This record gives sequence, C-alpha cells and structure tokens, in this order.
Amino acid sequence: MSATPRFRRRKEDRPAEITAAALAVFARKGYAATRVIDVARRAGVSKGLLYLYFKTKEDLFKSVIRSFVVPRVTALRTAVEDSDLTVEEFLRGPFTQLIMSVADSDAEVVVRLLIAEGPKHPDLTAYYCNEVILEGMTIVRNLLEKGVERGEIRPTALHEFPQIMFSGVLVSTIWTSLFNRHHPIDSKAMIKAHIDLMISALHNKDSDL
Amino acid sequence: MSATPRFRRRKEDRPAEITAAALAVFARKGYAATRVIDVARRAGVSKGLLYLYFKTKEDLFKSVIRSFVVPRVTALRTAVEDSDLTVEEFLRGPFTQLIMSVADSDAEVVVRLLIAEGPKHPDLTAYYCNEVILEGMTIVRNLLEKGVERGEIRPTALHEFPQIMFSGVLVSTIWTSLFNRHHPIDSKAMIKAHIDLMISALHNKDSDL
Amino acid sequence: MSATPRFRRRKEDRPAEITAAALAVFARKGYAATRVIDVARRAGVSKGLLYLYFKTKEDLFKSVIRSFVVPRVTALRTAVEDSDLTVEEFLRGPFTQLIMSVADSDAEVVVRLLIAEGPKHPDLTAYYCNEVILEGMTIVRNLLEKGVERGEIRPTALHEFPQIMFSGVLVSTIWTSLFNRHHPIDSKAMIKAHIDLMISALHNKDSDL
Amino acid sequence: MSATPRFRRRKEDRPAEITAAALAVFARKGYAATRVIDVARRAGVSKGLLYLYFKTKEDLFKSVIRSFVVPRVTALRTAVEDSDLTVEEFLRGPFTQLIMSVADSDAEVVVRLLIAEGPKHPDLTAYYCNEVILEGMTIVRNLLEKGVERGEIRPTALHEFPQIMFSGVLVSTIWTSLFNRHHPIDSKAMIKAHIDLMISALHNKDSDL
DNA sequence: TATGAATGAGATTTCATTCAT
DNA sequence: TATGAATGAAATCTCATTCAT
Repeated sequence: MSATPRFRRRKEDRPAEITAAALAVFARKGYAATRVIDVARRAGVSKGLLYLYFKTKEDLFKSVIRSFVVPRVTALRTAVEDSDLTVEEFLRGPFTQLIMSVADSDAEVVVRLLIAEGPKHPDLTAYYCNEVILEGMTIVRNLLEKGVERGEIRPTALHEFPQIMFSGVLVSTIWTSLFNRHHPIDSKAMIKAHIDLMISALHNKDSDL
Repeated sequence: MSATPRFRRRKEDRPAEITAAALAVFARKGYAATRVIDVARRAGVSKGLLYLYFKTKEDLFKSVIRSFVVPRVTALRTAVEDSDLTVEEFLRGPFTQLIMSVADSDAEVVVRLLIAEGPKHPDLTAYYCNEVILEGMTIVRNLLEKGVERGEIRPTALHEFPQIMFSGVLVSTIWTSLFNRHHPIDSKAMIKAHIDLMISALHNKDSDL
Repeated sequence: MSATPRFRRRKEDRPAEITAAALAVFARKGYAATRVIDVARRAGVSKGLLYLYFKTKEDLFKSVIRSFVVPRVTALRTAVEDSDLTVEEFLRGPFTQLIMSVADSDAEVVVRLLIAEGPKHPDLTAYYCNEVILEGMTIVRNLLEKGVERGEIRPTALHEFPQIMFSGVLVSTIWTSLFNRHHPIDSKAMIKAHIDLMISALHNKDSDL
Repeated sequence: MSATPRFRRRKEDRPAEITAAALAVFARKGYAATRVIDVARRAGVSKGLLYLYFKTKEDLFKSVIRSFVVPRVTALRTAVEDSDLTVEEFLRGPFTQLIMSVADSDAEVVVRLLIAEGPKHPDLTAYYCNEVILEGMTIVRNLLEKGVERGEIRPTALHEFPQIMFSGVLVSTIWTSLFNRHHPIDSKAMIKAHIDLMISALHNKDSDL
C-alpha cells in the first residue's frame, strides 16, 4: 500500500498517445476505413478508455489535426523573429527550413486527411485556415512588403496570393502520397526548385507586372 | 392513372448517367460517406440497376475518375498541336486555357477523391499518373526545351520538375475545396499570377541558377 | 412467308429442356444457391421465357422432382409384371437392376434436393411419398408375402418395413454425394452386398424372429 | 423501471448458446433459408454479438455440425471398451443403444444439413467423414473380424462395407424428416428390424457368399 | 412468344458507441 | 479508471420477379 507502483501510466499522457496512434492508423487506412478499436490497440488502451478521452471518432480526428497544427504555428511564429534578413536570405534560410520540415513530417497524412475529410468538418477547416494558413500568408506578405520597401524585390501578385509560396510543398506532398510508388521524385529538390523560381521572379527587373 | 413509367430502358446512356450522378454525390459527401443508394437515386434508377453496370462501389469510383480523365487527356494532346508559338505565347494561351478549364470543372472533386482514396487504388493511381500527369509533364518539358534552344528562355529546374507549372491549379483547387467558404479567393487570378511568376522567372536574364 | 423456319424450336419441348437444365444446375449448386438466370442460360432461353413456363423458382424445383419421379414409377410398375420368379430371382434380377439404375442416374441430386428442401414443400413430399415410396414398398411387400406362402423365405420384419430393402441405395447415394471425394467406394458392390445380406437373412432357417 | 438488463455478459456460454439456437433454427428452415438474425433472436442476443463469436454464417454452420459430432464420437469410442461380448450381444446391446440415441436426437437435422450443405463445405465433410464415419466403420469392422475368428459369424461383404450396418438409422432418419407427417412409422422398430436382419444374415450357416 | 432492363425487398456483415462490471 | 461484451443502425450487394418492348 505504501509502495508507489512503478509502471503506473500517468493519465495526462494518454490523450497525446492516443492521438499519435490515431495519426499512425489514419495514415495507413484513411479516416473512414480506420476502426476505433485499431487506434485503441495501437495506443495500448481499451476501446472504453479511448472513449473516455474522445467522445467520438470525429473528436479523435480533430485532435489529430490540431496536434499537428499547433507546433507548426509556433515554429512559424518563431521563424519571423529574425527579421533583419533580406527577402532572399529569409526565403532560402528559415522559410525553406520550415517548409522542408513539413515535407519531412507526417504532413502528407494530415494533408490527405484534411482534403478528404475537411469539407465535412467546417469548424475544423476554419480553425486550420485561420491558425495556419492565414498566419503563414500574413508572414509571407509582410516579408514581401518589407522587401519591396527596401528595394530588394519588385511588387508582384504574390502580395495578393502569398499561398503561391507554399504551392511547392503542396505539390511535393501530394506527389509523395499518390505517385511516388509509380514515379519517385526528390521532393526536397523540387521544393527548392520552386523557391528558386519564385526568388528569380521576384528579382526580375525587366518584368513589368 | 398515367403515372410515370417505371421502366425507361436506356441501356446505352445508363453508365454515363450513373457515373455523373456518382461524381455529384461523391463531390458533396466524399467516397466513403456516399451510400450507393444515394447515387442510384440521383441517377433516377434503382440500386439493382446500378449494380448491373458497376459490379462494386469501387468500380463506380474508378469510372468517375476515368470519365473525368479521358476528355482532359484528349484536350491536352490537342493543345500541343499548335506548336509554333513562343513559350510565353503558349503558356499564356493554350496552356492557361486548359488549366483554367480544369479549375472551372469538377476538378476539385476529382482531385479530392484522388487524394483521399487514391492510395487505396494503386492501379487507378498508376493509370492516372501515366495518362495524365506524365503526359502533361512531357508536354511542358518539350515546350521548355524548344524555348531554350530558341533562346527565348533560360534553362531552369522546371525542366526536371515540370509539375511545378501545375502547382497553381493544385493550390487553387484545394483552396476552393477547403477554404473558400471561410476565405474566398479569385482562383483564376491566382492561377494567372502563378503562371506570370513562372514566365518571369524563365525570362530572368540575371539569374544564374 | 411460306417457308417454315427450319430452326424454330417447338414450344412443347421447352419445359422439359428447362427442367433438365434446372436439374443440372441444382446438382452443382443446390437449390438455394442456384440463380434462375443460370438455369435459363443453361437451357438456352431468356429469364422471361423461363417465367412463362414456371411461375416461380419453387415451381421449377417441383418440376425437377416430378420429372425424375415419373419414369421411375413406370419402371417400377413394369418390373413387377414378371411375377413367376422366385423371391431371390426377383431380387437379384429386376429389383437389383432397377436399384442400380437409380444409383447410376441423377438420384444423388434428387435425393439431396428432397432431403434439403423437402420439408419446406409438404405437398411435393406427399406426392413423392405416395407415388414412389409407398408404391415401391407395396411391391416389395407383395413379393415377400408370395415368397412366404410359397415357402421360399421366412416371414420377417421386412414385411412391416419394406423400405429397408432400399436402404442400400440410400446409403450408397448419400455416400457418393458426401464422401466419395474423400473416400471413394464401389457403390454398386455395396448395393449388391446389401441385397445379398437381405436374401441371406430371408432364407435363414434357424432364425426364429 | 427495473427492465430486463440489456447486457448479460456471459462470455463463456455464448458460443454454445448460439450454436444451440442455430441448430434449432436450421432444423426448421434449413441453412440457406435461415436468417442470421433469427438465430440471434432465438439465442437472445443481438446480431452483432453473434458475429463476435462466429465470423460468418458458414462458421456458425460448422459449429453446429461439430457440436453435434463431438459427443457422438466420444460415445462411440466409449462403447467399444466393453469388448468381451459376442457380436450379437454387442450389436443388440451397446451398438443398438448408440444407434437409437442418434435417432432420438437432433440427428435428423444434422443429417439433413450435412446432405444439403455438405458438398459446399468439403473441409467439414472431410472432418465428419474421418472423425465419425470412418471411426464407426473401423469399430464395426474390428468387431466382425473378431466374431469370425471366434466362429460366431460367417465372413460377409459387411467387412468391406461396414457402413451397411448403419443404413437402418439413415433410412429411419430420413423417413422421419421427410415422410413421417404423411406416413408415420415406428423408427426404433425399424432400426431394430434392420439389425435383426443383419444378425440373421451373419449367422446364416447355409449362405455361401 | 421472347427478351433482358429494371426493381426492391432482404440478406450478410461491420463498427461506432454504450455501459455493466 | 479501465475493460470489452453487447448493441443495432446502416451499408453493400444479390436475385426472384416483373413488364415494356
């Protein structure tokens, strides 16, 4: 009675463990084809316990997305601190790094989940849109504005559509997910190529757009 | 008592009708959440008849993808016939037109379906990869090579990764699908912006990449 | 208009053709697992035409049983005409011949069908019972009585249970149907063995039953 | 509001309960015509629970057969222990008893199921053939051999076809199943009659077969 | 007659969710 | 907390039967 059990799991870790398990299973099977019991088993808990933390399967899905999103947002915010870099320096440095880290991660899964299931969860999509997408766009937009003011780059439609800066990762992610088995590519090289092209376009003195 | 006739007996049209209905329902609900009966009802036929033409729900899915793909492939091939245009003329002309027509269409649905369900249907993905993706990439690559030979544009990594030329439509498509309700954008303008940037990068004399 | 079409099928043959086809298909698949369309195809007609002759699948089933039964009954009746044979002569001659012909035929299928589906078709079973079973039993009983009168054989319980004379075929039929693939036997030899044993028992002077 | 508890939680008993229910329903309807829900209802459980214990309807079928077979095999083996009886004593004693007990039981149902569905389940038939049929045949064969050695009985074709010893039960079982409603018989008397005839044939000194 | 497209009831099976223990 | 037996709604797919042609 007095000895503390050594292997008692702390209940605070449970939700995170289950969310991680869910991500892993969703990754292989997709949302609809994943059975709750499979997630529970992979997390090493019972179905009942899972339902103690997540009221529904949909809740679990949302948690997966959120758990993926939160650290990216933080990373994004941190990246902008170092702000006395030139546009090119920033894009080739912190920005590239961030983008690559997304490509490295489970982004593929999350993107697939979001695209497939997103339209059925408007609240989740709104959250993701605001927290990640708009935030990222604002950062890029601010960067470009500063660059134009400083005379480093010319003004372009990128100001209106900063999401274009991310289209490289998107293509690479989806390619990995769908076609890599048939036609493998070096996704980092592709992402880099896209950024290079963007930088080149931003610097082009002759363009009159 | 002249009720609507129960039978319509239109053997030839049925598969196309049902495929169209399926596309429409998949669009709203996604593949997994779509019930076969809903497709049947939308097509104005019975469940049984649907199964007369499509052995399984998966068959129906494949038909949806194929029915979308086939006309695009044709359009793509046709577009290349006019080949004495400059790179810029081609990109701003036929290429933009093709891309826009994709954005206009049900592309969003098909892309979402492919991304969500593709990994579970490798044969279908392979087919799509070969028939559409690689074909499109080859066309762009050939175009760029000719342009470099002619001295119109500089050589870039686009030669290795022609899929980047399509990343604009991809972003626009996915944006429409997920975020338009929260944050609507002018997707055609965005696609055009992307193409402009690419053209600008291709023309940039100063870049030494 | 005047030429008689050479290949016109006469409609009188149709029911028999369809019944034969049904027997063949039932034989391989059993009643429940047989699809009406399979019977139609094997008979070389359309589903609609089949339903012109047989109102339901059950009708078809009954027809199969009846078509099998009728010729047997006739054969049975004919067999008893030659009545001046001794019991042993009759049993070894016409009786054995008849029994063997059953074992040769599609009896297996019909027996299986009757056992499996019979309880659900009391009218059919009654018909079969009266037309075949009781008739056969009466014939055997009469034969045995005559034999006892003539002092050829002793009286036995076979008089009360003449169906025992047929138990050999039954065992052989069912064995063929179920176990032959695992453990093949010479069914005719077995039938003969059974009849021999019966004859021996009928002749046993020492028995006092 | 003290309604009947929805859950009973009796893991160990469930399979046996469900199997028994299945036997009962198969008995009345046959395998194919039985709906899984009917079995579940009769067992007092939900469809879902049934599928927790039996992966498919076919599994359920196999369980029914096995649950019937296993105790018989045991009984059969036990019966042979008392081995210093004469052939006649054994056949009239333990053998008759065993056979009668089969006729008493649900044998009719199981035999009908086996005959009707057996051909579609070769593994099950093989199991039944080996565990029951061949075992029973071996026992009878050994018995007869010993009897011949001891001079109690003459050698007959029963040695080659011991299954003939069981043909009485078979006829009686099938008669019960099909014709009893039209023409009831005393099946035990018939079984006894068959055994009597067999014993008489085995004892017949005059036979020269 | 003859066809086979069309129907829809119904069967099996799965799985998110509940709750007695 | 923790479990997993139990539920039942719902989904896919089949096939006997009908009937316009």
